[in-house]
Amino acid sequence: MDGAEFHAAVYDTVRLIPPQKVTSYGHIAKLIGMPNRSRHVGQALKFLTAETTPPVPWYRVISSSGTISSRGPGTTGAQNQSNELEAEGVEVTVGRTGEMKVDFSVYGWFPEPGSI
DNA sequence: AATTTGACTGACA
DNA sequence: CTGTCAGCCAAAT
Repeated sequence: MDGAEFHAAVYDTVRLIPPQKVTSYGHIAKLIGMPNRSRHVGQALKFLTAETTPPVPWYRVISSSGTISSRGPGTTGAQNQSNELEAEGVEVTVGRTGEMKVDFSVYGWFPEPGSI
C-alpha cells in the first residue's frame, strides 16, 4: 500500500462513519490495518478541505481523548468542526478555555477491524 | 543526507 | 487535572 492508497483507504473509512457518530485517528488507522499510522491519518485529512465526491466527513474524526484538535490559533478549523458536529446533532461540550469535547460513551463509533 | 514536524496514542508521574 | 516520555513514520526543511 503506497501513499495514494493510504489516502484512499482513510477516506473510505471516514465515509463509513455513521451520522451523529465520531471516532478517533488511532481507530481509523486500526480499521485500515495500520494501527501505528495515527499521525498520517491526520495528515491525510488535512489534505482534504477541498470538495470531494462523495464528500468526506472529516469532522467526525477527533482525538482519542474525545477532544477536537485545535490546530493553530484563532477560531479556525476546530470551531468550524464543532459547528459541523452540532449541525449533525452531536453534543459538543465547550469549557471556559474553549475546549471542545464529545462524549464517546454516547457518540463514539469504534467497530472492530473486519466487522466492516 | 540529516533533522525536525505533525489535525496522534498510550503509559506513567 | 497537567506534564513528560517513548513509539511511530511520511513529508517538509
